[in-house]
Amino acid sequence: MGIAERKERQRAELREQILAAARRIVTEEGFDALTMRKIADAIEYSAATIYLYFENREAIGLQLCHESFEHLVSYMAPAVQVADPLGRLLAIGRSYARFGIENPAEYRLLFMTHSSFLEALFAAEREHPDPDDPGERAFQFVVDAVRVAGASGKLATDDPELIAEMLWSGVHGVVSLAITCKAALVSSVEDLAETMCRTLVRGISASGDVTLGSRSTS
Amino acid sequence: MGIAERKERQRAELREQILAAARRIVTEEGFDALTMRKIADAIEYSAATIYLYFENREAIGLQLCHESFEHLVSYMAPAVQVADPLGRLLAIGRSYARFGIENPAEYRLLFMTHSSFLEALFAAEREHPDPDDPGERAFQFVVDAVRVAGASGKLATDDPELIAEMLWSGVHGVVSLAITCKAALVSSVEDLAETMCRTLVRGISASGDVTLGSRSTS
DNA sequence: GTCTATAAATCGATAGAC
DNA sequence: GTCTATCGATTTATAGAC
Repeated sequence: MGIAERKERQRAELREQILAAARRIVTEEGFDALTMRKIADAIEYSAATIYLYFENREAIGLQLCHESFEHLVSYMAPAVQVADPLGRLLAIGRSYARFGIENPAEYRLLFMTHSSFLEALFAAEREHPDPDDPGERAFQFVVDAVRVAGASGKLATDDPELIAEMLWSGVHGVVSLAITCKAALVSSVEDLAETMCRTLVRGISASGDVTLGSRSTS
Repeated sequence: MGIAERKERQRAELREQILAAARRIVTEEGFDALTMRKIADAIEYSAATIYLYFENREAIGLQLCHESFEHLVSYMAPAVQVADPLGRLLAIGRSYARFGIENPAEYRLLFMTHSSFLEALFAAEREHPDPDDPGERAFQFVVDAVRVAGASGKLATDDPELIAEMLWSGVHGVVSLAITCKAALVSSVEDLAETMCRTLVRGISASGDVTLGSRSTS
């Protein structure tokens, strides 16, 4: 069966080449600039060949989203090492912001693109719930951390989903505003993100005064 | 000179018709869907005629932005009637969110479109600073309210621009997330916006505990 | 001032030869 | 498995007739 295996391996390789080229284009020029022709030029195949590996342009975008969610999770995962519940929430917010700041093109693809992708991802998730799905893991990660904080009695209110989504919204606001209209901001994105994370955690904590770790605690 | 005046009037009227049609298309289908042909069909002129009134598609978009900033200011302006500094910040946040929720297409055009517009607006503002510019007024409005709160000694920290931009980012995050990926949110936009405004104001207030008006105080 | 007609450039996707 | 060739539909913007 050596021949069949080689063929399968070569097929997988070309598929990876297509994804790598697509990712580079999206990173450099944004998703709107991703065309089948550009991918074809990059991998030195004809555009028609790509359709033998992906159903269409959308399918390539979805695969890129999955990989970027993995990337995002890799940023946030270390935050579980922070024992203090509020400190962990702070660490999650900081790492999420850092992902967006350091990977603006990926961030834009995941959270700022016209509904289609996220909606497609959520629709797919509802059809076949998969706890291993990177996107699902990313969301659950934040909700779990809020639950832990709630159970420790350190939160002023008790609605994990609402608080998780508010925290997400706050950091998302900083990152997306910085991406969309950096020229409008006087403050640096880093200062803005840090201030946002600290203010939100302070705002949800049961005691008005919280001891927040140093900024480098990310 | 009656003839010249009638011509001028008719010219201004057609210009308004073009803008009205453009705004309707943007509102219903988004800015990406705005094409010269669609405008032409709507006003029952040929597409070529539009170029006699606007340099290009971008110029139409810029004019729509100016008008939408006016619209946004009209939402926020009543907040000055709230005497309490923190209450006023809360009212501004609520009214900003309400603008975004009630006018998603305008909001998307102003703050979620590919940098070009806001950057062009800010570039123009830097060239010819104009305190009457609607966009400038909207931003100054928030900064002023933060300054008032700071002067009253009710804020924990003292950096008006940073705090203003953080408040802006927070509410922007809620609105933009709701627009981009509503399917991802369990909570309602209204609850999310209200929680965000209250949490942020609580988080920046000098005393950890703040008396916040009822939700209907918008 | 307004039109028709069209240039010039894209794009996604497919049919069919090899 | 890959290619060439092309369809069919877009778009912005302009040239030139009326």
